[in-house]
Amino acid sequence: MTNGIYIGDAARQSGVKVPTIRYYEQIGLLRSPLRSDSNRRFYDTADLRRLAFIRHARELGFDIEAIRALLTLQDNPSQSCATADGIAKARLIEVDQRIRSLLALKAELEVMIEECRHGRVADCKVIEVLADHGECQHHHK
Amino acid sequence: MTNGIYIGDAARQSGVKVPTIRYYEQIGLLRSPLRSDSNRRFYDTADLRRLAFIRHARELGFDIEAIRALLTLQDNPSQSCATADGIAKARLIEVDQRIRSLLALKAELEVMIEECRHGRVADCKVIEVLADHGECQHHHK
DNA sequence: TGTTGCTCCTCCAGCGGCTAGAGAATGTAA
DNA sequence: TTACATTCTCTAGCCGCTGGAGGAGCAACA
Repeated sequence: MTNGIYIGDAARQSGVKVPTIRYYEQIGLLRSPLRSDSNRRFYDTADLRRLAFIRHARELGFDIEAIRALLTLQDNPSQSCATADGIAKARLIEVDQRIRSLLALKAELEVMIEECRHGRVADCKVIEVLADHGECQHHHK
Repeated sequence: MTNGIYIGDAARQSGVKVPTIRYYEQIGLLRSPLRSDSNRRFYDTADLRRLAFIRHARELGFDIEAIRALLTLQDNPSQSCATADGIAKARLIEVDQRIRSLLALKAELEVMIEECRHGRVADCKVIEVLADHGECQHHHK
């Protein structure tokens, strides 16, 4: 068909699962596509690009509302770019934060594993480390 | 009271919110505590340690089932430590993975922000980067 | 011309891990 | 006493999907 592809192919080509595509349509992130005579959705290349955009942004950790904002900007390209910039900067701060705490966690897990010498649980540091830490440090986010 | 503290204090001391404590009890992660005459929950220091354990493990990204497994080990200390060790090792792999992809993401965000010179959206790299990437690379997890 | 097997449709329920609210009963302080 | 805080139970909602039921349609082959 030259009018487009079915949802299954759109899913395969975009890397977004079929129910997720329908979900995005439902919440208004994706326009309602054309339908075949038998009511099947048809997607074109513009839809595929939009899906790829969404998927990538989700992978980068943008939440749906941020993506909605970015897509709105994309649909109205004469606006200022400051909003998009702001969204990206907010994400950068979050990401930095998460990297830092994951690195701390990694160090902690390595200690746990290193000290656990396959003895009995009574001697196992994995559990000890987890139990102790909560009492000595309180670095709530 | 020498029999323990109320849920509010338990929440303040453990860093776990009141409804979350009740939720943990509901899903069987925490035993049902003693109650006062007027039906209020009383927590003792053992409960506080367990809560701190759970909070810390959650911060480290362990899911509830992993924590349940760790707590079961803790309650039966004569078992082998291999299970706890396995759980920690699995987490370490995950964490490493996430650090790597967050670092990649950070780099990408920095490029996006760097190249966005507060012009119009038409020239804005924030959106372009997001749109393009999905088409060239497909490093699905 | 079946009939097998795949995709698609809609609708609705459920997941994890909380979080928030209603409405009622206690507890504590001035 | 009056006010306010805290607790209780119960229920519903949050996000971002994910899966299943039950049915329609379509393509290919015998």
